[in-house]
Amino acid sequence: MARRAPICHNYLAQGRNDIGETTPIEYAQVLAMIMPSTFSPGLSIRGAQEEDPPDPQLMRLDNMLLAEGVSGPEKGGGSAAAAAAAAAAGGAADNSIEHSDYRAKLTQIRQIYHTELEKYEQACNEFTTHVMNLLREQSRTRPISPKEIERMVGIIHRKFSSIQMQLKQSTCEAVMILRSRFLDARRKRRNFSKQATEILNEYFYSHLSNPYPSEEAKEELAKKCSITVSQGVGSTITVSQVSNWFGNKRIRYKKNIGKFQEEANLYAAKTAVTAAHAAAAAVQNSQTNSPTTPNSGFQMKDEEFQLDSAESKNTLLTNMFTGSSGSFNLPNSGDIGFLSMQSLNGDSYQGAQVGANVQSQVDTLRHVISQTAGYSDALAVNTMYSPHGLSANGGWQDATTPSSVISPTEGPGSVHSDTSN
DNA sequence: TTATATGATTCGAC
DNA sequence: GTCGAATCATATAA
Repeated sequence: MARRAPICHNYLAQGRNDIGETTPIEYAQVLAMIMPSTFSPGLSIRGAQEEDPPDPQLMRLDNMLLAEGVSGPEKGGGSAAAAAAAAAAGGAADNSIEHSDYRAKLTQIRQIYHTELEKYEQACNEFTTHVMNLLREQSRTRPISPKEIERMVGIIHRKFSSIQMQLKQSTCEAVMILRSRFLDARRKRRNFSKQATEILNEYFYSHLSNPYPSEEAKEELAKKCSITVSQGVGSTITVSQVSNWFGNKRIRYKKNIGKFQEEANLYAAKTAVTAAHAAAAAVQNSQTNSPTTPNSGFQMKDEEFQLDSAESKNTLLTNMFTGSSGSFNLPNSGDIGFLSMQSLNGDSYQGAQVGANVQSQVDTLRHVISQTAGYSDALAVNTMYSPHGLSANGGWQDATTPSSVISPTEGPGSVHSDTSN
């Protein structure tokens, strides 16, 4: 930077009556030192920063305030930062009420910060002017060097910048507190509604052999859940929440299969009832509409139900007739699929773990299924797929699953599982 | 108040 | 990027 022209060592003394008149450049230089932020930078005057390297702490605070949208340009900074902060905190379009509240509070902080900052700057300018006036008064009685002026101005600046630092510090703290209160997801954890949990559980247990929903499936589930939830609580479930839910579910299920046995049975029974209704409808439909239609496909369809793969049927039947949770290899269960087939072909069932209600539902389903012509074909195919699920090392294996497996609860246009895992 | 359930986050592996 | 695993923090049941 070009060095400024040397200042007459007692220019105040020379320009006693009017500083601006006699030495305008020098006065401008002093003003620039006093108010670097407000004075025109076009003069290339040495500023306070050149003398004092920027304080790293101050820089951190400035950066943070800028990132949080407290300082910096006015144009939507606050709300943009709020949105960014919300996204960073893992939130999304849900709990928008809380986010708008957050934005409002952040705007308040921003306003207070700028008001205080202006006050400080004004006070700093006023005080500096006051000191300058005092120096001018003194210059009548003794020569005052520019160095002395600089020193005085420096002292004033340091004082005020430390106050400013405190202001920035407390503003940052306020933002942090606000952030943690409003945007920290852990703080505002809410249990999903019963309906949402049921939807997720239904999907999980009907895809027990491969409980890894694809992105589309997650979206679909999120949509389904949000529809249900919005009728009650008023919040939605996001795709990432669905992912979290499945992640937690998988790990907790695997950790304690026994604990989830009852739940698995419950949802298996639920699926069975749906299947029974669908099958009944299909049978009725085939009898009334097209009695000659072959049933080789073993399809039981309604609006949201379809059984069109051996694997799906295997899972369903295994669930029902053994009381097992899907197609997991449970301890001492042996070849569940084979046993269940044996049971099914005979008159007795081995679903001892399944409660009386489930048993009656099983009976219903058995009755309905027995009316379906393609049933024996389905059983024949069934033996081709050994039940798979949790492998010996604890992972979900994907041995013989056809890539196009559709779950029992799936229909055309419904949620498809991700078999890529 | 305590125990348990549950949604979210973090971290390392892939 | 997703995943499992561990963990945290809160909600809820006992």
